[in-house]
Amino acid sequence: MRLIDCARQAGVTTDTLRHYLRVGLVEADGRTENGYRTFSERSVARVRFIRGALALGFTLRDAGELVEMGQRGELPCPRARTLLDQRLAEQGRQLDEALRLHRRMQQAVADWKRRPDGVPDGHSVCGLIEGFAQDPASAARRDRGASARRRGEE
Amino acid sequence: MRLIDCARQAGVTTDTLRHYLRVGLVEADGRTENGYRTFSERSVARVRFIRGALALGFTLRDAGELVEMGQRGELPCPRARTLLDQRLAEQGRQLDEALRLHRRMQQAVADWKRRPDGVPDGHSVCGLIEGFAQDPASAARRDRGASARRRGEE
DNA sequence: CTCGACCCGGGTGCTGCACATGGGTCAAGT
DNA sequence: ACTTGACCCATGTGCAGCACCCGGGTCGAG
Repeated sequence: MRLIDCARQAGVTTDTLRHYLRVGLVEADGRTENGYRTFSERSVARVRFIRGALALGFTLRDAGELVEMGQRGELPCPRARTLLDQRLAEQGRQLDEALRLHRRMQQAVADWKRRPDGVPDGHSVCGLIEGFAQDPASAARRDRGASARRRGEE
Repeated sequence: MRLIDCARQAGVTTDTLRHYLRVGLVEADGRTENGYRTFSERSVARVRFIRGALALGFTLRDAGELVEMGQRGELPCPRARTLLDQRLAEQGRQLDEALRLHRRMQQAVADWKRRPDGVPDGHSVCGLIEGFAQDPASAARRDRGASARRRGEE
């Protein structure tokens, strides 16, 4: 089996498989006379394992660690459990931050609809961005203003 | 004002400010005799603008583009509006993917609680990861099982 | 005999910094 | 006067996970 066959069977690009070879996550079985790498089903399974691990939020480094444990005859599953807990916690934090960013961006879009373009006065770069301050106080002011407008005041 | 003063007033680390200098997003006013850069309030405002832009989901490249527009005398605000729309759409896609990943990870954690560690049989690396297949069919099977368990069956 | 699809290794780019290296500068304390 | 410690400078490297490019060799089919 050539590199491209292994990649196709595992559902990755040749670049990806080559990348895994480069960082030592996958090894070819050997080489043909002309120096081409040969792969077996084991390599395909290895790549599939890596992809499965990535899809569960593990890093390539994690996948490598688990693979190495297996090669040393140790049982990787307990380690996988604790790693998954860690990665889930980290990912939760990132997700939270992404969610907050999303809300800020939506708020800005809504806010900017009611705002004119700033005038280039030399002091500011873009009045819209600079006007959308990030401190809690001004966010609260913006919120009060928005709810007042929602109630039909202003 | 020295580099560190500018950084502190803008609320960033010296490394961050130096990074902005490196990529040309910020320029110092000049140098003292000993070669130290000097900064003014304008630099502080520039850094604050960049931070504000990042906090709204713009990239450093975006911030640079808007700054350049301002320097050329153009009005950056319209461009900022369209850019924000783009970034919001992209971020929405990423957020969605992060959400799906989060659910997969939670599902795996729950799933693994009912599963024993795999036995190292030489064919698989980590039975838990490999057993948690990513194809829709097996995900559906897992879902049916889970909802059956939630209904008190099994 | 040529064409196109594939192989090889190695380098670069992306994002937004953080950290390290190695050497100069300066004010305050002893 | 001297040391100490906190800062300055420029430059390079690392991170995650590839994607893309380069220059050259290899192979099967037409």
